Amino acid sequence: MLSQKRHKNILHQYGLKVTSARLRVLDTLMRSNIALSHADILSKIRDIQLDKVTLYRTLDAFVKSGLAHKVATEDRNWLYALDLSEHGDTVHRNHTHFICDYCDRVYCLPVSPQVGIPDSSSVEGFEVRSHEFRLHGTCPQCH
Amino acid sequence: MLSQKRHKNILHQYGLKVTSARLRVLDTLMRSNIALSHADILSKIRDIQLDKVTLYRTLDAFVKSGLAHKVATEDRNWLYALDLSEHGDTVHRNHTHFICDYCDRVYCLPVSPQVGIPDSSSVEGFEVRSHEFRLHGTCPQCH
DNA sequence: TTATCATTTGCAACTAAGTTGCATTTTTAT
DNA sequence: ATAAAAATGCAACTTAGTTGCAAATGATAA
Ligand SMILES: [Zn+2]
Ligand SMILES: [Zn+2]
Ligand SMILES: [Zn+2]
Ligand SMILES: [Zn+2]
Repeated sequence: MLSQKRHKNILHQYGLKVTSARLRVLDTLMRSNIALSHADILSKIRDIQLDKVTLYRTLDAFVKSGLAHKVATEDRNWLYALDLSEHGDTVHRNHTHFICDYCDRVYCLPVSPQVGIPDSSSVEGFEVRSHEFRLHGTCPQCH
Repeated sequence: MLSQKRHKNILHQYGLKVTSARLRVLDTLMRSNIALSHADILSKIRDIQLDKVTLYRTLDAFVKSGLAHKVATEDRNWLYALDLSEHGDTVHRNHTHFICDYCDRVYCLPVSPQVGIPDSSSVEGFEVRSHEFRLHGTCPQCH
């Protein structure tokens, strides 16, 4: 957990108080290139004490503040990923999730590749305001 | 529940034994233009006895046989919809869900409108085999 | 039709993820 | 340093979903 400064900055930016639990959870999410479940995160944080309730509330706070978003999976789990790209920018609200059918890993892809975004007029009677694309297949790890 | 014959036929077609519970659940799903939760269905079936476990198992059987599919919602519910279009054809595996942000209703749209389907080559290192598009906005009922 | 066998159903007990309330600790502002 | 506000940990609780099993029902063929 190098660069505490950057982590603290991010929490401040999103109006969140800086606590060791939050720094650790943020760090865990930043180190991952896939979306993580509550259980995933809990199992990765063993060096400091972290109650399951605190983690639930931390993740809620991250989502509520806009720092992270959650994805409900096929098997009714919640996975969490930061709304930050690798370079600190915000991921676009409309993005694509790649779900590996072998390992169940979920990747956030920052753009919706080679896909036109449907607008209101495209679906009779439905007013479209945002979208999420879910691609299924085999991820790089499972090839 | 007119046309029992057609319902029975469908169950047979999918290799499912015909029981009153299954006929009733099938009928309920056929009458709905939105995907329904376990709780939705249970509350709609009051005239015959139907245990919650039986409904769970019935829905599992429908999904396993290919008669229905389930959608995990944002709030970690499962919604069920038939894989049949209004005219008895099978809905394409790749389809679009419209999720109303006001009433939470989920609609299955048979096609992916004005949207190009991404193929394997479009996402570096990921092999895409199927997709689900989720559109968010306001449904016709909530306008 | 009736007998047989496999499947489905209902019930009760159980499981475990997630929530709530509250006393204690930590953070931030003055 | 002090005080107010917010976050944390713990225990108790809730509740959706599952499991095992005995009884009921459906499919098949004599
Ligand atoms: Zn994989
Ligand atoms: Zn994402
Ligand atoms: Zn609506
Ligand atoms: Zn659907």
